[in-house]
Amino acid sequence: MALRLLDEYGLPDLTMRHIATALEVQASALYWHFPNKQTLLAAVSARILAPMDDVRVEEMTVSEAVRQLGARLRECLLAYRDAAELVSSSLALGLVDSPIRPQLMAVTRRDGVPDSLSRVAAEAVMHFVVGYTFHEQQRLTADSFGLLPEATSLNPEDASAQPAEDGDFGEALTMIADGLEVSVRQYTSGG
Amino acid sequence: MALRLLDEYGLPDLTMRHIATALEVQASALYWHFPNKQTLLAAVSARILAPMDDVRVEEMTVSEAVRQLGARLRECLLAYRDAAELVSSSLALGLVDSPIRPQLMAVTRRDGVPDSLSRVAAEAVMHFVVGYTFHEQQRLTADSFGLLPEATSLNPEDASAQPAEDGDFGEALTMIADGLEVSVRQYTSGG
DNA sequence: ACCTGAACACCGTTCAAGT
DNA sequence: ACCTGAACACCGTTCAAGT
Repeated sequence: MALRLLDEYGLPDLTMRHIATALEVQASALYWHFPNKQTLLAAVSARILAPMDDVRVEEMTVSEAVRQLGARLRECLLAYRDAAELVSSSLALGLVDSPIRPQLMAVTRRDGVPDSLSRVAAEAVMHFVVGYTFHEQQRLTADSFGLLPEATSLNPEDASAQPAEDGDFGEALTMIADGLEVSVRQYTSGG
Repeated sequence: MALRLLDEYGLPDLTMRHIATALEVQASALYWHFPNKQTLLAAVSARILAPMDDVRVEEMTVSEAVRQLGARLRECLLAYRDAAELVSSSLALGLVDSPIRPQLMAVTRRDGVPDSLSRVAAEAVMHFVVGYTFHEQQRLTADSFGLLPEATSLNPEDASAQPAEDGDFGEALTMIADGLEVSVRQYTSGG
């Protein structure tokens, strides 16, 4: 229900009272199921990130895995209104697991990269994708409300085109992916 | 004043009413100076990021510039409580300028990298640093309140050691910096 | 086990009115 | 030009009490 309300009305209107009303219940009833609002939001974040588990990375190179996981993460976040902001805060609060770490680490570990390095690489990619998409999504919803000058629009030609066009994102992700591949090889071979 | 209150009481308690009270004024008085709270917070963010202008990047390589700008950005964010979260949201809302773009672009432009690529690289670095520091700072303040299990602590040995130890951060930043250097060269020479 | 009802201690913002 | 006072329409959370 919270996920539905998030997508329909946005994060600022995702209040305990609205969720409760939509469930035809008092707001206080929610506190039997969740200790507080942040925990409830973390559960919503986990739902948003669920499709991450479908990515199969076994046969991929590090660079490929970074691109696939990064692109899928962005898709998950763009699938619901304000999802990037919500997930960003759940991640920062440590109430939700890293959405790409286990899969990326499976690949790097297979290639003999030390775990500490892999963890750091996974964090770098995650922070970039979430931050980028947060910013992107903010512009998208601001656009749809006509709140920004045209110059900052994302799709100047056709504002209602496919929403998940990757333009700069794909380029940046590829840069990072290739960069990590190179760095990881340096660290593992060179020491 | 808002910056002082932020550092002392944290972002959740940085309310219009508290700011006004500290200024010995009514909350409504603030609305003569700022159209809303987000704009006021953006002004605070700009103050937090002011030291970014002191970084001199003219003679640096791309990799050096990324490391210097990234490290300085993290220092700015760690200088005040909850600053990373505050700046993250101001950036996402587009109410504050990118803290590293102009300087990093000066370097890449000098090296003949196309602007579109440079912009994307600057965004990648910015999102990584802000996201990483946001997460880090959250753990720091959670630590100081004893709210997390010990396993997630940052400084297991000495919780009140130097607060700005870069451990993983420096490693990750170097990886990204080297990676970008390589990628940027590929793009410019290879096409 | 699960929920209600009412309260507590707050919010951001607006706006007529003052000086 | 700058601020007050009062109000509007909300918040998250707690807790005794109900079934």
